[in-house]
Amino acid sequence: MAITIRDIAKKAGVGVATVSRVLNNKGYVSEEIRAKVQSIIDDSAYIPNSNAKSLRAHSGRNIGLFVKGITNPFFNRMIRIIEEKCVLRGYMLIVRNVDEHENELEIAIQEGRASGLSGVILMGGSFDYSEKQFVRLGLPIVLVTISAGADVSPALYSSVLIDDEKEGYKAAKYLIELGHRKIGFIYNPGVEKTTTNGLRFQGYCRALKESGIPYNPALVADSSTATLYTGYATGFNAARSIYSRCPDLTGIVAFSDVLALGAMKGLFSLGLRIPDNISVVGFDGIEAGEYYQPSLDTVIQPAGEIALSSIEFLFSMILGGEAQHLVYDAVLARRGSCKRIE
Amino acid sequence: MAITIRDIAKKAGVGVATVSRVLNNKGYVSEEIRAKVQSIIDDSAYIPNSNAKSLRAHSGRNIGLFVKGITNPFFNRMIRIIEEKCVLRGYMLIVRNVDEHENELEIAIQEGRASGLSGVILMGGSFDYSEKQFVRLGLPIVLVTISAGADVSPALYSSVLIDDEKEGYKAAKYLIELGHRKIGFIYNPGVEKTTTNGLRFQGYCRALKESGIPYNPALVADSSTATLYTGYATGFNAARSIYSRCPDLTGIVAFSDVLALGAMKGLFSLGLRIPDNISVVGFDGIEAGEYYQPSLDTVIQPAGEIALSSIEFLFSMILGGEAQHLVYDAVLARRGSCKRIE
DNA sequence: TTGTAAGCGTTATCAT
DNA sequence: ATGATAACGCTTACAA
Repeated sequence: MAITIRDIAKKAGVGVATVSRVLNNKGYVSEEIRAKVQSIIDDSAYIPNSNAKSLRAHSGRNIGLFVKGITNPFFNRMIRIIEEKCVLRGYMLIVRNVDEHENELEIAIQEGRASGLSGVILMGGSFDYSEKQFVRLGLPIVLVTISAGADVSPALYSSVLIDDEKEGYKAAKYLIELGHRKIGFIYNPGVEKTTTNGLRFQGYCRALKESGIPYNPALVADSSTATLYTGYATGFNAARSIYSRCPDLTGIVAFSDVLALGAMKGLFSLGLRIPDNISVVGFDGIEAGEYYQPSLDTVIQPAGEIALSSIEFLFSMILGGEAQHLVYDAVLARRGSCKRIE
Repeated sequence: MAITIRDIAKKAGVGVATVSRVLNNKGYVSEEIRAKVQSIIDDSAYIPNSNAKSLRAHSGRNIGLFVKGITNPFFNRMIRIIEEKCVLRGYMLIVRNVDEHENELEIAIQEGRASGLSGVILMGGSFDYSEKQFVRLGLPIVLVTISAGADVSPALYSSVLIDDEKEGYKAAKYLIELGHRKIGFIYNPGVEKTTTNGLRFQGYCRALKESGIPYNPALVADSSTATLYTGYATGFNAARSIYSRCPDLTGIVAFSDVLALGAMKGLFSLGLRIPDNISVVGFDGIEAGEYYQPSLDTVIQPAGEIALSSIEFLFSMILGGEAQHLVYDAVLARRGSCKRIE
């Protein structure tokens, strides 16, 4: 059995309340006794039981992070930052992966209540949560890289994200301005409407339209190439499949850097050169893209800022603050995977 | 205030013990009462307070995973698997990143005691833990990709890893057999002795020695290129620095795939071609290496198996089983980043 | 088969 | 300034 506050009290010849006061620097304790108790605490390797604390305080110090696709390197950097901030504030971060077909908010509701989380962060996923769900959750929550539907009161949740439609437009526009007309798009079809995925695709469509380029479905990844996990392999297969349909395409926009890198490898496997034969632009700004050969042109999301704002918003809500919403701008980095054509 | 077991008992007109029995399917409860209580539980949206449970049980259903370098993509796949298995068994996985200069076991001891973990997994880190520390931890623990010193009783911890010295040897030997003699080594110097890092380096040295190749420190990454986090940039800088010292080198062994990819980019930046001018072999087997151009030759660790064995060993210990130890074999994959030379 | 009551380790209230 | 003591919500002897 671990050593308790009562053991300390006994050793010090004082009451438990006094020890508690020393521990928490609360209330009156004579300097003499404080020193004595403290020294006993120190060399007793006493560690307060956080369960008892939480029981007493009616709240734990756990934060649940529900990630749709935890292996996504873009999420990873953010998770690391969030975790660090949690530790700094004495909270534990419980990270939980959510499978593609699972509803992240439902899972958060279940686990949140069961394990006494004091706050929830949802990273990735869809945009279609209902107001009822937030009420049912009854916990401070921050949506990261996503948002809730327009019909949900913004007071019920905080959110930090980029404008996916706008940035998708930016990526496609970039290629168009470089003179490209036959531009492919690789993403995860099937979950079009209410995801980051679908919004960026809409941006791509708008850019085409605006430039008078007709939409050609053969240039877009079809569901036959889509798997549940949109990893390198998805990009690889999608690029090969699009190229086989449209060998005259000159550029590809990918929904994520991982997809873009997979696509580049797919193009290489076909004997093509980048950017000489085909230009590729990605999304996110992961390190692997920077170190690829050629370095990947990409729409960089400010991952660090997004992560910091998210955890800040959450703590603010935990302390009783209002919900907050923030939309960051993404930046297009030109590094070598795209080329101007005539 | 949330609804408690006492509220349920009152509503059902029974004692709290009966409700508890229904909740946990333990002890005798008449079918009649069970049904009644259950229905009340159901439409009361009652959720047991996990803190009270844990306090009572002297340990929660939490497992602590302490990762030295959580952004390492190789670790990531394993974390995902471990997390999934935890959820399946009704445990929560608390993932905690450990900074380079922190002692992972010490942190585990602190947090473990404080928050009533029921088991601990250490991923990455060093090999020099003392028997005292394990005793102090007093919790089931599994070391993943690492081990404890030879002076620590194997009964105190489980471990799952590969033979790093042997596999380091394998990587270097591979290049030697391809005819290379001037072979660089990129790793994280400074933490040589008791880490995965150092062991692979020893394997490299043994391979050289065995083939009568003199050890040349100019071919090895020096500490000036090392940063705390051994990411892409470290590999990038190390490769450039080694090349500037020894432009006649023909091969490089990197301690990890991330380092290897960074190194390749560094070589590309110098106008070199891979594998035509220089061969590169990595370590781990991450996806990014497979999709790099050229695909990275690497010593693949069986990440899935390692993860599964780890969590299995931990649960076995939690249930009172003995400590177990397992050393997996790694496999060298030849994919295109190495070339035979005369 | 069921209910009462004693803890689990804290903190906070109240006397002293 | 300090020390009993009563919660917090749960499980589990033990009694009925």
